[in-house]
Amino acid sequence: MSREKIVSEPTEEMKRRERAERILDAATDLLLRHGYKRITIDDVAKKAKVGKGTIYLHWKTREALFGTLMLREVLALWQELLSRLRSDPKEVLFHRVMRSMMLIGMSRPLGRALFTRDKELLGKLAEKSFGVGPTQQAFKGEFLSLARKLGLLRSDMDPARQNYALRATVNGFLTIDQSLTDEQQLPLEEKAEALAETIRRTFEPEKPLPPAALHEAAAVIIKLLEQVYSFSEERLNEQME
Amino acid sequence: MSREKIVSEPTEEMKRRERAERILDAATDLLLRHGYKRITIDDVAKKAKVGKGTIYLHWKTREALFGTLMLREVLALWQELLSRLRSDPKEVLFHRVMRSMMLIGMSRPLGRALFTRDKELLGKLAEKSFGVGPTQQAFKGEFLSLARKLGLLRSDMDPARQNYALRATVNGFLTIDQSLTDEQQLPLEEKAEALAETIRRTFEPEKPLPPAALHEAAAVIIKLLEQVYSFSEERLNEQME
DNA sequence: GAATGACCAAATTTCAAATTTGGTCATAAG
DNA sequence: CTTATGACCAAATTTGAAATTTGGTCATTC
Repeated sequence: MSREKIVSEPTEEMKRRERAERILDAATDLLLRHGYKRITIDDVAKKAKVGKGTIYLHWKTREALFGTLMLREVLALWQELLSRLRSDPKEVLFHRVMRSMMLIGMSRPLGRALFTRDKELLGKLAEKSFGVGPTQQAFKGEFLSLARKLGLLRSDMDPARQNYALRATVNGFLTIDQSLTDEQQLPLEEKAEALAETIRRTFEPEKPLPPAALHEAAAVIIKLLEQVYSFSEERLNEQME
Repeated sequence: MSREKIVSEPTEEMKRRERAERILDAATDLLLRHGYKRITIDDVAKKAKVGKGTIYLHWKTREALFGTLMLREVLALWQELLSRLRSDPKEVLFHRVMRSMMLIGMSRPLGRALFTRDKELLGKLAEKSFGVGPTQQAFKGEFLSLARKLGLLRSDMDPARQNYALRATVNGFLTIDQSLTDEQQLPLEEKAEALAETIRRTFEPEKPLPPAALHEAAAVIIKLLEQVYSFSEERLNEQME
């Protein structure tokens, strides 16, 4: 077998993966257009130009297909966040991370649906969690305690309360839009800045982090996020066989 | 007509008002038990021990009855808040007001339904606003700018952003519960403290208000709230004829 | 004159028939 | 042989017409 052949001809495995992506793309498009409830497997098959049975060669159930689709979106969010973190260590400051997360998620249709728990679009998918599953909870706890040790979060606040207040605050900024009139709306960038300001004032230490500590924190957090990313990526690959 | 008689025998007007209250009590009880959708006017009439037609001597429609019921609850919240403000000028500090509001509202079944926008219980009532109507918006704007002048809110923040962030934050603390597992929940007092801390750090001036300014602020705010209260009370009285 | 409940049009619920859909597998394609 | 397909089926969902319930009225009663 010549080298040219290997390069020019995709392997079976690659073709299979490509087809799975095509099916996911079709499903995503239909999801954003019509909402979870209205989509049928036949619609997806037709749009992806495969037979209906082919979809079941990749996923056991309809739910599994949409689960993979959501996980893929979550992975894309993590990746974009990581990219921003790598480009500038200052981005590891807690208020910057939250600002980035809001900007990234809310500027992607599927991300926005996830963040706002859009029941119209996601149906019962809105309830489920598409992070790294049971690991997610443990990870969040670990992440907060780590952030305190690194000086990214203030340590003079009860951890349980800090965790609660943090979730409540972020939840508030992500879901407030629906109860605002049009003239009360702000551009996304403004909203993200408002969230960042709230997070910084409430949850970060009063004194700015010294540059050395900042770089250290960035390195540690990036490493941690990379682990989470790899772990999630493996799960995605499993789900797409 | 002797003075005794006037004291001992309720006037027609008083009896009428009492009956309206009885109907509202019955409706409230049924609302909390079964939710808006399931309640019929017949249920309310039966529970209040009046004929169905009698209810329509007080309200034009079913919706008007429930509107009055909600307005009555809102008034009770304002009254309790005012009582706390009068008892201690320190309660006028912004984080204290928000803390009181959360404690008051969330410890009353109907208040909690309102605050959490409980669609199960309130049905389409959840969408509507039961403040003082069109005045409400104007009042909120006036209130924020007044709070800044009085030193209750920091002035080094864009008003539109401050308003947005404030609404988002409060919204977050009022609606987060449903997306928390049982072990992530905190006692109500803890939640209110967490909200207070977030509000204080983000929205209040760094330096504590001098006592003189505090007393001045309390006086002004109490006066304003009393006006809002009277205005709402008049509307309530109109609605109950 | 005030209160009521029988009454009615309109809205909601029921429920069985008709249709659609998720998932399978015998068959076709390669 | 392996891989892909769409006809097929049980189960779920939708439809729609009949039956029931409900918001609101008003002639009658007290």
